[in-house]
Amino acid sequence: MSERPDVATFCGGAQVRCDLCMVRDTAICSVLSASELARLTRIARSVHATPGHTLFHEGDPAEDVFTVVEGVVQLYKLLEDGRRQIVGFLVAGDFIGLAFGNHYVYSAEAVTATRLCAFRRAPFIVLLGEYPHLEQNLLARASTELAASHEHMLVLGRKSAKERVATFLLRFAERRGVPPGERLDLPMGRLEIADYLGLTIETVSRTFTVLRREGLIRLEGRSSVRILDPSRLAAIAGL
Amino acid sequence: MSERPDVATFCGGAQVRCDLCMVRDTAICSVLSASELARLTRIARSVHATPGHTLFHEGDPAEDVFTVVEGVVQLYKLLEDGRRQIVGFLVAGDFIGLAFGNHYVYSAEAVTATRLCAFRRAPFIVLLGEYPHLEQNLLARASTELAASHEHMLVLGRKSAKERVATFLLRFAERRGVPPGERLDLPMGRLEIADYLGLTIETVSRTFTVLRREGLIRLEGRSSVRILDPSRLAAIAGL
DNA sequence: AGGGCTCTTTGATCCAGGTCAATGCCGTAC
DNA sequence: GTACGGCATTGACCTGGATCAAAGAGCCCT
Repeated sequence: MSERPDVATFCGGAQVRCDLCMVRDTAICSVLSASELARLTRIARSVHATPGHTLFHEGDPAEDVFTVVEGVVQLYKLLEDGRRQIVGFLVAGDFIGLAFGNHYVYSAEAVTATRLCAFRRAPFIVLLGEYPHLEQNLLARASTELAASHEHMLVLGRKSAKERVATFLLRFAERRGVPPGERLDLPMGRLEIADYLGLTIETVSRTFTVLRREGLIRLEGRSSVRILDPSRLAAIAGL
Repeated sequence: MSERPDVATFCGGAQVRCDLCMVRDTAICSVLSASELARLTRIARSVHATPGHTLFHEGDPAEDVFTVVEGVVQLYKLLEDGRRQIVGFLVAGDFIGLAFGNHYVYSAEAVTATRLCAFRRAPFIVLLGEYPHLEQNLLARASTELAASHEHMLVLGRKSAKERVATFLLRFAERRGVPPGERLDLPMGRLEIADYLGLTIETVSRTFTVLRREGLIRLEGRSSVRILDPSRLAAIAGL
């Protein structure tokens, strides 16, 4: 199954430059002092990945945890026959490593060109024991993610295609901080949206068309949308 | 919407007797010393709930967090029109309160006669700050739950009815510690199973019948099953 | 032990979304 | 520009599970 992939490009070793980092104030590092950060830096390395490249596979020993610095990453699970469920899209500032123990419980793949901070998991856990505020931050993140997972279960278990797509657009816009009416970039393709929403690519496409015809959204190129009527869209989404 | 329900019976106040407690070694209390436990006890009270009684509603201010001491509790989310997604069944030793902040993000209802330990949330959080090992335990629980949520997303997004029911039976047996071939009690009704699996009651019932006809399970009364062929069932489940 | 109520099973039909199959269009490379 | 390749859209048809509608158990209560 898993021929070890072109597992991304590793960029330098220790030299992670945090002072200039875009996510210094949003990622887990935001709760660390300069000296604490220095220790974290010692177990960190910078990783680059190009679109489509796999960071790790479900089932592999979990050697690293990550912070997404730039770009979008998708986490997914596969069934034997290739059916795929994307369990989440991660953006800058997000942490990868809340759900797993010694083995990855999902695979991770770069959607766009991506920069990450990789931390060796074993020493990271040691650090966690020494910095309760870091642990606290992770717990808060886990809590938020858990709530998001529950919401997504409602989407997958009980919502119609139209409701799903509407929910996705609103939530993704929110997450990217794009206000209604502004151009929202969808870095993932229709197939990824489909595999996130438990639909097929055709149904996603048809549903976009329906929402467009109803004047709820405008499609701009194939990877941008503008939400024209957020409140009506929210009503459809069931939010 | 939410007329405050017959919110369970409150049994005594402070007098929580931990020394005899069935979950002293499995619940969050398992990581606390006797003196630490004494402090926890001071913000705890024992709560009883009979089948169908609501512990709290989604959206309500989250005043308490809980440990399930005995019985089964279901957590669920509703859409306006009544569609329901059950996001989890909790059993003895489980903690309720990982996913929410100041407001409950789901409703909780007793499936069977249930005993819980309720902790006032505000002082519980203070305690959390003082006991990093307690926080660590919560993080571990959150991690496990998050992984379980992801697995359930795969079920809801990508599995067929037969695969869903097979997965449910195996996972629930596992969780209750019932070995294959032993009688497995299903305390929830078909409707609850349906709302957990994103199906209808009829489809769940039909699927049970199919699995029975194929010799994979035996139904004993309406709320017990015996898994006759766990490996074939696992193959169907996609596990 | 019988009566009644609720939950479950089974049957018949329907439809949202999947599948299969072209066609169309955007974005890139030359 | 324009030609090409991959993604997205659209169309026609199919099907798994939903919906609607009876029967058939368990199980509690008297």
